[in-house]
Amino acid sequence: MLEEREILRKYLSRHNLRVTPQREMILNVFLKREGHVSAEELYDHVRKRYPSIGQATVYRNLKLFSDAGLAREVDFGDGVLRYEHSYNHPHHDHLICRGCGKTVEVVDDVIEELQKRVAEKFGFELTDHAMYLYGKCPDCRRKNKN
Amino acid sequence: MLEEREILRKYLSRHNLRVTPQREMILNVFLKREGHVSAEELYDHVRKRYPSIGQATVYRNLKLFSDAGLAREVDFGDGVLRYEHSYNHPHHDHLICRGCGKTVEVVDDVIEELQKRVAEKFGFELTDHAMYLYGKCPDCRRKNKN
DNA sequence: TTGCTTGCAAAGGATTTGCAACATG
DNA sequence: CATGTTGCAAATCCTTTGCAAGCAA
Repeated sequence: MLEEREILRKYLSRHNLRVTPQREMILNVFLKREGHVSAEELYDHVRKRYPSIGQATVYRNLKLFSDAGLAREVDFGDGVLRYEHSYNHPHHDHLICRGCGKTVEVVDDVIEELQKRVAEKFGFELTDHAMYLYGKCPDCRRKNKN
Repeated sequence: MLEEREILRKYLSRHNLRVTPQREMILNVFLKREGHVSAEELYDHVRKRYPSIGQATVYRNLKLFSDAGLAREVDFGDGVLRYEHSYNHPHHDHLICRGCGKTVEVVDDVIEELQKRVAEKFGFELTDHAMYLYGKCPDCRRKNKN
């Protein structure tokens, strides 16, 4: 977390941007959360300790964190953009339960490689991808049987 | 197209829903379009031949077509939901150019199989997935070189 | 001081919904 | 003639933006 704060500071100074208490507060709260947070959720948490903050500031800074490589946008397709930690948290995809919404992070190197190949087959240079696997988690499968 | 209309009729009667001229008109226009159409785009086209139609009707019926298995929702992540033909148009994923937006439909059976495996590894029963590969198409790669 | 940031409220864009009139089965 | 459907406008939801005041460098 010290490290992340340092990364933010460097990113800011490199881009002629300013270090503000709001930015540092939002980053701290973001880093304490696990998993996937929406701007709205984060706003609620930040507000508890910093009631005067505006939600636009949270939206703006989450975008900034993404640019700085500290956060990554995640889109489960439900109309809300979420953010996950990106620093020290390498690329992965998501397995999402259609029943309860639980998510699991997954990686499969073979799939990654094949994706690159598929793109190349059409002359595309792959830059990134979105892969979301939807299904029923063990708990929800069990419940459905009764 | 005759077949699709038949499918719609059967779906409607099976669900105690009504056949209306709007529904048939929207379906016809949808089927004439290729690729991926947003509700808004389809609305514009339907309106040309049927000026009194409301856009809510187009939104509502595209959802209905999805339920009936005639359309499939496609989400390129740009905030607009698009629809593609689903009947006689088997599952595939998309390769999208970050430069010009061009899309290519792709399928890779090995990837499909591995996705199922990954899900099973976590006890999930895979129901469906979203996979979008983003990159630079041949044309855009060429342009960037100059 | 310069000009990036903030908070507020308003605007935005896509989609949904309430409702009264209407049309289908 | 009961109930699904439509068109309209308003409402919703999430996110972005304009702006004046505030603050970092």
